[in-house]
Amino acid sequence: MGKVTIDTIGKYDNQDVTVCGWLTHKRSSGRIRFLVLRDGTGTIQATCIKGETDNQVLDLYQELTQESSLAVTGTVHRDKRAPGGYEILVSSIEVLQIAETYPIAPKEHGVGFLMDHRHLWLRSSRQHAILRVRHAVINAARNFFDDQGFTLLDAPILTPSSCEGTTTLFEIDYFGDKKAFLSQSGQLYMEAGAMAFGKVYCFGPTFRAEKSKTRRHLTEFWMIEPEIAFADLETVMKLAEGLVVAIIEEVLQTRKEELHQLGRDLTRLEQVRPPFPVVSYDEAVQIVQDAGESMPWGEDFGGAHETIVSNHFDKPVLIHRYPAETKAFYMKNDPDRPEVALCVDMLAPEGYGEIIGGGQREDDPALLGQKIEKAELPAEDFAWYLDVRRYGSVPHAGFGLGIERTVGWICGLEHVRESIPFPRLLDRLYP
RNA sequence: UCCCCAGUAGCUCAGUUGGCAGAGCAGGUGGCUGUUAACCACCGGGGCCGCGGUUCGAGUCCGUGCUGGGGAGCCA
Repeated sequence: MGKVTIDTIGKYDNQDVTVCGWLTHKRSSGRIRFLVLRDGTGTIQATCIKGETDNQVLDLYQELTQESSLAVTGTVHRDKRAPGGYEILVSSIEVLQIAETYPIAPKEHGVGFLMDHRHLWLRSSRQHAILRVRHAVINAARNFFDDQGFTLLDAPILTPSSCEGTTTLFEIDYFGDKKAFLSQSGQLYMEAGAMAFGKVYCFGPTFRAEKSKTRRHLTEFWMIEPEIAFADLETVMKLAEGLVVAIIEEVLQTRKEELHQLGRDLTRLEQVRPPFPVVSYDEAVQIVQDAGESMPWGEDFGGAHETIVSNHFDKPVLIHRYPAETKAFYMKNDPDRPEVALCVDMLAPEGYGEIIGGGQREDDPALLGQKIEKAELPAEDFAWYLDVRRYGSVPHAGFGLGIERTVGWICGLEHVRESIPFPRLLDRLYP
């Protein structure tokens, strides 16, 4: 039998196999020695016994350091005493490299130290579990759209101007005479795409140069943004609910072990079934005020306010029709109540904040032109965006889901920085 | 940008009213007949983030700068 991965080890009971991996730690007692091996699919203990195992192997045990890379060959043996139920009785070890003293010891470390060693921290079981959940979240989201006839239409990352005109952007030099900006949303491009393909989505990184120092912010994060032609606010509210339900189902189905390892309370996630509560901005303000907070109508919710509203429900909550003043220029106003926009945010439970923001877009070219002017955006940069309304404009709507906040919520993380392999934060660009 | 907290060994921290710097983990050595972040014993290792003060004497007090963490605003 040749090379096998640890996740499949149960299929090879009493057979000889080779496992390639890294030494997470070792321990010994009298005549027995254990090597705990990790290969990315799991961990297993490799056992050496004095008098039974080759002396060369026993000598080698002494030299092996944490994270040394090895190919261990031996017989798979079912044993109740072994974590995971199986161990390998070692017959030979091929050392690829004896690792230098590994900085991350099997003990508690501070966040700053771990972030400086993010490239190594990824090897720990906790980070492994989180990033496996992240994969499942992304996979579920893509499948959700693919299965419903959406076309993947990725948006550019280098853009000529602000997409929304609100947040601070990263500016870069573009061949000397021009400036480019890192995209803060693919949405405007998806609107053009929806007029070409009907239903589209993009999935990519977005960038915000805001100097935010909170557990909910990254300067680089990933969004999945669907956009649909001939659609209204109600349509995308249903779509947003369906997406989140599909993500939770997929994670509960394929990543239970990881969630368990993270100590996540699964009952909180199992509650996430449709229908989600839907409240208007007006009702949400009432909830905040009933909780004793002073919040005038017309303002956006602060972090504390969001938590009050989300704690009011045990599922994600959809809040629609915010005051138009607080929202981006491209939002369509409610024809019945022009002071509010046809928009929706979804707040995750347990205080994890806004994971989705979207709504129906302004489809009238004249009104959109006025809004661009009012927002003091450079008209020439938005000429193409107006074109989308000049040639067969239709009602359309969409939203964006923030991957890291979603992963943070599902995993029950303290901070979104653990929900992305290499987080970019204010004052943190390394590694 | 503002507010709060911290900066002592490779790592996590302790350090009394200012009085020759300490523990655990990691590393090294030895022991232990199956361990579960094994355990036990011993060993090496820092002069306390930088600068400037107060003092006979400063990790300990004061000022300032830098770095990190948390939060606000803004947002996904």
